[in-house]
Amino acid sequence: MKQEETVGDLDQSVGYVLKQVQASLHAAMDEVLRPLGLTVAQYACLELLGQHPGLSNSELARHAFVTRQSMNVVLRRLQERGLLTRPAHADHGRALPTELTQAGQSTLRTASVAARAVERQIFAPLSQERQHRLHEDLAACAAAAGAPQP
Amino acid sequence: MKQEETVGDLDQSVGYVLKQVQASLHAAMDEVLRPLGLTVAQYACLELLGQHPGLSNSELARHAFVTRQSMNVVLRRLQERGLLTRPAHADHGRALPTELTQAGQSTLRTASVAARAVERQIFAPLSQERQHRLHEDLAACAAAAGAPQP
DNA sequence: CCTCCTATGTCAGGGAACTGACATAGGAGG
DNA sequence: CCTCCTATGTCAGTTCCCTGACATAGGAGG
Repeated sequence: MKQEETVGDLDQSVGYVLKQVQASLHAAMDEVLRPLGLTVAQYACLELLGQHPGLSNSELARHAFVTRQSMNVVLRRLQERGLLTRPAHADHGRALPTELTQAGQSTLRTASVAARAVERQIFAPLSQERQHRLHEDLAACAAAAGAPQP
Repeated sequence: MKQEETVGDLDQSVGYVLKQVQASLHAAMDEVLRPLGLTVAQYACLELLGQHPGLSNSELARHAFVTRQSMNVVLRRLQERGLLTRPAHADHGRALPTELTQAGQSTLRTASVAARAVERQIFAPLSQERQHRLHEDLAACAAAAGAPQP
């Protein structure tokens, strides 16, 4: 079973190594979040709410790159656990502004520490300067892919 | 509904923008592959077999970042469609070496052209030099994440 | 005022991935 | 030779996410 079999042509694809790093990151995040009783999607939801309180279900879904139906079940589970609150009905429109409870903020703090440690470790092979460049390059691609219509 | 709300702190996370680009790439790939009757996972399987004929189910699963159970159903569907062949039982060991049929190679060529066009477009905002740097940096992270045990 | 049009929340169903478990083939070590 | 140990293929069950559909709230335009 050769492991060092002169890395195939697929490793020459930027998209392939991108997927590879993303898979590693997701697996490592899942490993540290599972003991806390959180999935990666649930953590993403908490982190978004911690930094942008009052986001609605649909807005959270867009920022987490899932459908609003999927985010809906995430929100309901977190609400059952008392980590966040949603008004029963909106005052203006249909959007229900969501906010973290005290327990939610506490859980978020613990999870955020673990998650950021994982991220730091994944990108450790790169110097601070290279990490910054990587961030810039990825952000440029994301911005272009997000609005190619105009 | 402010869209330009001074981009939150999460956009400062490398892992977040990484996920963002990966989601965009996956969505764009799915869009061009679906008319060909292929999912992204099925295309990845064909591409791997095109570049490394004779890979087994487990080896394909590792290179595609899924479990062997998931890859198993992918292989079975592709085999039903006559795009690849697997011996009924292995001569040596239990690994079943898989290979593409003529139809499989033909389908792969069409899909590969579309997929590489998508990838080229996603990373178009970056110069050739920056794309090369991006590839190097991601590969370094992937290599470090793949073997952190020693 | 009335009519589209979009956005949002929600329900129902299906697909794709994962975890857990089992049996088997080959090699390593005593 | 016999005993672990690992790797592989496969079956069963569960969980997560997606697509499709519906009802509703607010705004745009005639």
